[in-house]
Amino acid sequence: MRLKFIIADDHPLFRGALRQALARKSGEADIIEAGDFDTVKKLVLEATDIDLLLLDLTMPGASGLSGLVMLKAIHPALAVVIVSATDDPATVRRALELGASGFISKSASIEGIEKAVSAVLAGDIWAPQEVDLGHEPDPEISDLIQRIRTLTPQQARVLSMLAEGLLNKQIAYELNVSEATIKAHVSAVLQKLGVDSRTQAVIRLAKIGGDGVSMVN
Amino acid sequence: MRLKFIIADDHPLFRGALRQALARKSGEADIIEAGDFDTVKKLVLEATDIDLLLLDLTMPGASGLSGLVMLKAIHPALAVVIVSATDDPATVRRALELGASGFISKSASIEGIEKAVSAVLAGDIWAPQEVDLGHEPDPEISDLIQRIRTLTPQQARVLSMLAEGLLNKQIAYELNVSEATIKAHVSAVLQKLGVDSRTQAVIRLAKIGGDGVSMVN
DNA sequence: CTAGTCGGAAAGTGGGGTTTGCCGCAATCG
DNA sequence: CGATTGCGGCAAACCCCACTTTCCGACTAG
Repeated sequence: MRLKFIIADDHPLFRGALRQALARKSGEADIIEAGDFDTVKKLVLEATDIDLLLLDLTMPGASGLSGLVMLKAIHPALAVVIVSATDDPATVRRALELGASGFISKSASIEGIEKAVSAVLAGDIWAPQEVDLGHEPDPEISDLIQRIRTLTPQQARVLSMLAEGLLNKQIAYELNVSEATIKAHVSAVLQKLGVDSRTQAVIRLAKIGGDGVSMVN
Repeated sequence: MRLKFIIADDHPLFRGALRQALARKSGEADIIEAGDFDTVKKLVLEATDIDLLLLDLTMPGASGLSGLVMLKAIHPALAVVIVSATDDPATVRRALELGASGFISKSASIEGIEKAVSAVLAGDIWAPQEVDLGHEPDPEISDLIQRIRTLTPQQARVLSMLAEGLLNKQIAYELNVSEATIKAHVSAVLQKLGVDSRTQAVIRLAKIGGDGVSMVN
């Protein structure tokens, strides 16, 4: 079966470069490109048979690492390789904790990218040389991540829309369910995150963005 | 009259260094130190006769540049000099747009700090050499900043508490007014920011943090 | 004096959030 | 295999909170 990739980056030129690297490595493959985060989210929501997602950290429409969190919550098995201009150890480390399967610096060579991709496709985790597994990161954030991990896919979707400031009614429309259902989901999400209101949920979520990009929209 | 300074930085050693620099420059002066953002906020709320606030950008309790926004909204005339480890032009530029009176890199020399402080006390704006006035920053953020500028001090206080996820009831208690009053203030804030709900207000506010620090709590 | 601005407040409407109960479905377990 | 468990969806009732609107008094500027 043909492999199926998504390349998510707002820079068309760079998308092209990644596409070439993937094509050279994998021969024929379905490669879908996305230039903003909303598109990525839609693709992940609809297609479940994606082999690999290359995700830029700084994209319009939103989302530093918290975008990764949402995607992994919605689709836990999805293999995601983060592509980022910055590759400071702390960011790399957090990305891996958040469930990324790999991390590629934008300054990496074609060969480096190929290596990373094949490693991840083989089920391994790939990261640049020195991953600082030493100092533990912010426990508050780790806690939040763990909590988000306990969300069901549907709940994760609801959370992501919550973080865009949507009303329950609007979320219900987007997901084609009743508002009552959304209320129930929101209630469950708030409980799992350990907060009292949607506003507080949004605030806590915004903390993850923490690498130079605010999370929402 | 004695000058009155606030030094806000979470690193005690560095506070000491700043204190020495100030003392050397200004002779006798009241110098208050604060190690977290909540303390700073309280000080600014209570004392109106502060000549200068030295504000670190990365402090516990919160707040990248959006902390600056809140403080300036609450107390528009307050002179604030940002102290930051990073001094990339974009951050400096945005800080000045946000109403900072100066910007000091943490790697600055004592003399550099003294120069900055006296310039600001004289009513000037002080910034490191090359402030990139060229490329315009994110118009969305500029718009938001302008909107926040239109808030009255009380409304700004309400907004800052909103951003902490407080209930109207809690805000009312903190400010010693009735909940009904807070409701009216929130309503005014939402209108001025051009959003429909407190949640959306929080989301938009979180965008300002954008330099590596998430804004709230 | 008048107009504008701000803080405070009451009353009313609607949305948010909880709880409980129900159903269907799929995976898992005994 | 049937029973159990967990998720998704729906609903209704309930309470509380959020938000709007309107009004008032105080202060300030022109």
